[in-house]
Amino acid sequence: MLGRPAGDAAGRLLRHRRPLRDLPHGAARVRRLPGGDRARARPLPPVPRHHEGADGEREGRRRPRGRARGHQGARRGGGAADARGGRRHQRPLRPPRRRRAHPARPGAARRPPRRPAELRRRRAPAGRAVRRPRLGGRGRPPGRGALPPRRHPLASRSPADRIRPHPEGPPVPPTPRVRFAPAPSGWLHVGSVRTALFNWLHARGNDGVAIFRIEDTDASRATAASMDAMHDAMAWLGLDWDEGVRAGGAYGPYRQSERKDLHRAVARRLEETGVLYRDERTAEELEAWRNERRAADLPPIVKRSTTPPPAGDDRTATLRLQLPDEGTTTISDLVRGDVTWDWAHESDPVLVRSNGDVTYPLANSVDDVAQGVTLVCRGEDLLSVTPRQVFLYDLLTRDGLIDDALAEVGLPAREPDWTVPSGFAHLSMIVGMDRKKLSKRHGSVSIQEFARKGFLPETIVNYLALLGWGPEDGRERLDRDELVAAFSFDRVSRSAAAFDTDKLTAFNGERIRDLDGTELAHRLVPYLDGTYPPSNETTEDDAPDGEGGPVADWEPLVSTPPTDEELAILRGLVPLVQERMQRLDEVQRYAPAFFVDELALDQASVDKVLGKPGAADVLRAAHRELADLDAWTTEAIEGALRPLSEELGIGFGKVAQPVRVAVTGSQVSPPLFESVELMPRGRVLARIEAAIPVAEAAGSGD
RNA sequence: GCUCCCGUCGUCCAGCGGCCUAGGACGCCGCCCUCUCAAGGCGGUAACGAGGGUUCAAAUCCCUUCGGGAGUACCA
Repeated sequence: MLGRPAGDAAGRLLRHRRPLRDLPHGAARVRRLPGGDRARARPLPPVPRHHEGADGEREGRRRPRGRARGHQGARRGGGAADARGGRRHQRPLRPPRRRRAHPARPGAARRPPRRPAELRRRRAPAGRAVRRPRLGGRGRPPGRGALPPRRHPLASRSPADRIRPHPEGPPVPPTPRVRFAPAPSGWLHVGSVRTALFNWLHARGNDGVAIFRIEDTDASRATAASMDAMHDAMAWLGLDWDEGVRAGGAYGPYRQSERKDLHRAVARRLEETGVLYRDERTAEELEAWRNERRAADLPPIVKRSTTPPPAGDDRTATLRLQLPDEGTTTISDLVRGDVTWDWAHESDPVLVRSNGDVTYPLANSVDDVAQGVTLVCRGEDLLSVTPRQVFLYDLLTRDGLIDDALAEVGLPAREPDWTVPSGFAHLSMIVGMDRKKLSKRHGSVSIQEFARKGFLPETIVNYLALLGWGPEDGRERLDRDELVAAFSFDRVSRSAAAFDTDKLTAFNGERIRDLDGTELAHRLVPYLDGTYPPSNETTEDDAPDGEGGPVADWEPLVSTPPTDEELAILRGLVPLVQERMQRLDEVQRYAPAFFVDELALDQASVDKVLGKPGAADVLRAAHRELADLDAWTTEAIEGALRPLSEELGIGFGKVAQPVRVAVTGSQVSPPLFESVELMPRGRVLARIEAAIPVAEAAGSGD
C-alpha cells in the first residue's frame, strides 16, 4: 500500500497526504485542455455495404456534464482535485454542430445527441467522492527528481496552438478514435469480441472512428489464416471498422509488423534524448539478479540506479526506458475511476530488445499516438501496463518527436488536433460459471464456433454487450442500433463477469422466434447443406439437448444451393420449428423426416411408444383414415385422426404418439397434423404401413 | 512476496444515504395451456462476504478484515 500507516483513526485522516514533490508525474496528467481543439469534419472512410444505414446529418453533442466516477471529492484530494472537478462542471454547453454523418452508421438519424463518453462518468452528488479517493494533489506542475528534465507536456507550445476556437462558437473535442488491437496469435474468443464490441459501440455512438489494428510485433505468430478468421468473425458479427487491415484508411499500415521502421525511428530518437539506457544483462543474469533481490527481501524492480553501467560498446544490450524513481502517477479510467501507481514500484521497461526489435510497450504506444487514438479500451490485464504507456505518450509528443519520426519513415502525419490517448477503459475479465478463467469447457471457443452451434450474431452481440454493462432503463434485448444509442462506459461494471451459456441460449431462442419466417429459412440452410454439420463433441456444460446424441453418419439434407423444392419444404417447416428452437442447429434434429425418403426410426421411441399395446391398431386405423381423406390439410388430417381416440377408447395422446413415431421417426417432433400435412400423402402412408410390423414386433417382444 | 483491480440472488445487470420487507433477466421449482417437445401465461425460490465506525437512517460513506482476479518477461 502506498504509505498506508497503521489504521488508527488519526492516521486515517492524514493517510493520503504526501509531500508535494511526490505528486503525480507530469506525463500522467496529460489531459485535454478545456474545450480542446476543434475536430474537423473530415469525410469518414468508405462504407461497408452491409449497412444500408440511414444517411443524414447528425447533431453535435453536448458538453459533458457528469464528473468522473473516480473523481475525488474535496474532502480528501485537496484543492487541485476539486479544481479539476469544477472545471468539468464549468464547461460550456456546446451548440449543436453539423458534421458529416457516417453513412454506414446504423440508427444515425434516430439517436439523440450524446456527450463523448471519454468525458462522461457516473454522475455523483457534488462534493461526494464516488470512488475511494486516491492520492490527492493533482494538477500542479510536474515534479522534479525524475529524469529527463521535463516540462509540462504542453508547455512547449503556446496555448493558442492548443485551443483553436471555432470561428462560430466554442471549440469542440476531437473526434473519438478507438482501436481494437488484438494479437493475431489465435482466433477471437468471447473476451476479445467483447472488447472489440465495446470499442465499436463507443465509436459508433460518439461520431467516432473505429480502428482495427493487428498487433503482430512478433510477426511469426501472425498467420494469414488467423487474421482472415478474425476479420471474418467481425464481419459476421456486423462490426465494421473504419480503418484497419481490411478496411484500409489514411493512417496505416494497420499491421504492426509493417510499422517497424517507425518504431525503430522512434526508438532512435528517444535514445538521442537520453531517456533510454543500455542494460547489458542477459535474460539469465536478470533472472538471477531478481532472485537475489527477492532473497534479500528487496523488490526486484529494475531501475537505472540498480542497473550495472554499460561495460563495452560492442556488447549487445537492451534499451530500457528510464521511469521516474519516485512520485506517483494517476490515470482516469472510465470504468475504474482514478488509479494511482507509485513510480518506485515500476520497473523500467525494455523498449528495444537486444536483437534490435522493439517491444510491445513501445510499439503499442507509438501506434496509438501515431494513429490519433483518443481512448484506449482493452482488457483489465493491461491495466498495470498503463503508467509506462502514459509516460511514453508524453515523451513521444514532446517537441514533435513522433511527428518527425513519422515524416522520416514516410508515414502519414498526425492530424493537428491529435494529442495522445486521454482516456482509458479497462474491461474486467470474462470468467466461466465456476469463476475460473474461461476455457473451452465454458464455451470459450473461437467465435466461429458459436456460429456453427447455431447462435445468431445478433444474439452474441446483444449478450456480450450485457456482460458487464446494462442500459439505464434495464432493457435486456437490444439490437445493434439500440446498443449504439444506449452504450456508455460509465455503466460498465468493474467486476469480472461469468459467461453464462444458458442465458445466451435463451436469448438466442427469443431472437429466433422474432425472425421473419423467410429470413429464418435462409439462416437455417447452412445447418442443412453441410456447411455446419451436427456436432457430436458435445461437452456436459454446453449441450442443452441431451437427447440429440452424436450423429456419426450425417449427410446434408439439402443441396447447395437448395433447390426450389427444398426451399419450399424448409419454408413450410419453419413455422413448425421456429418456436421450439433455441439454436439454429437444432433444425438438424427435426428436419430429416421432411427431407429424406428412408426414415430410420429412433429406437428409444420405438421401444417406448410403438411397443405399447394397441400401437399397431392405432397405426392401422390411422392409415385407413388418412388414406380415405379427400383434402390433405391440417384441418382434414386432424379431423381424421382425432376421432380415433373415441373409436379406440383411448386418450388422444395414445393415438398421436404412435403416429408421430411412425411418421417422424421420433416421439419428439413438431406438431403432428402440421407435420403430416407438410409431407406427401404417399410418404406418410408408406411410413405408417412400414411401422405396423415394427410395432407388432416391439409389442410382442415383452 | 510486492503492485494494482474486484466483491448485491447460482449467473448477468439495477441500486449513487430514507422510495429496499433489495428490483429485472437467465436458471431452477410449481401451476395453467397442451397430440410429444417446446413456446406462452401465472406464481415461487434465491443475494448485499465479515467486523467495526459515521449518521436520526447504510447495500449505498469511512476503516479493518476475509475472499477472488490480474500483473510482476528481451509475451502481447
